[in-house]
Amino acid sequence: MYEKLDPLLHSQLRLTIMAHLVRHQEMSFTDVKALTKASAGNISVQVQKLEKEKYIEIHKGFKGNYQHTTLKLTTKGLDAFETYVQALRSYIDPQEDSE
Amino acid sequence: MYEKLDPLLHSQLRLTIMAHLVRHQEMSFTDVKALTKASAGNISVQVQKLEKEKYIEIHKGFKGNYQHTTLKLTTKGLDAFETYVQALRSYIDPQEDSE
DNA sequence: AAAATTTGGTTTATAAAATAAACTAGTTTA
DNA sequence: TAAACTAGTTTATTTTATAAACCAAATTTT
Repeated sequence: MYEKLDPLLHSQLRLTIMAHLVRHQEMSFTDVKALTKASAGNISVQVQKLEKEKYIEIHKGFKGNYQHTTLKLTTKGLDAFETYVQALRSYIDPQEDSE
Repeated sequence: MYEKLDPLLHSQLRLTIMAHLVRHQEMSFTDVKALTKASAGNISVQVQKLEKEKYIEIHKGFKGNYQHTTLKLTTKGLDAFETYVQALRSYIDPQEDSE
């Protein structure tokens, strides 16, 4: 009961990024900005945290002449997300309180 | 999509307290300590935050000779919890991505 | 073609939050 | 009666989130 919540995922902005990646495989830095309305600085910091733990990969490339950064979910990231979701259910799903 | 998460509930310790109150109506400060293993100081601060927003009521009384503090969920707290759960589902429930 | 603006970010500073250490107040036990 | 324990609160510290300031290159304006 009340399983521990991965602190890396238990954050509004990082969770939004991860949830979106789980559904869409991939998204750009610019997509995150448009989706979340967060500041670029904040996004930069948060995706670096996700990358440091290898929850995502950050690919820096170009789209036309402009730089274009793409985020991709890793297997580890997907696993962590699923574990997090299961943990969350221990808080929010109605239970029969067996114990 | 990706509804805002109430910051007062999006915290491991406060969420544990609230989830437990939703299921059990009432719990003591001591119960929270036993359940969460958090420090008394941390618990004290967090329940005061919940009380300030009227998500819970804090009743100070005695159990025998010892002081005994009891926490009770308010209607506002229950509403907030349910709203939070709905918001969370926008992140974690599989979607058909209509849009 | 130089200056201003825009795109696409990072780094650094600040604000807010979580957490624990130190403290208060009373009780029980030795 | 002094040490240890119950039950917390207040204050200080650490961590985290966020934004402001900055950097670099591309584009537009004059």
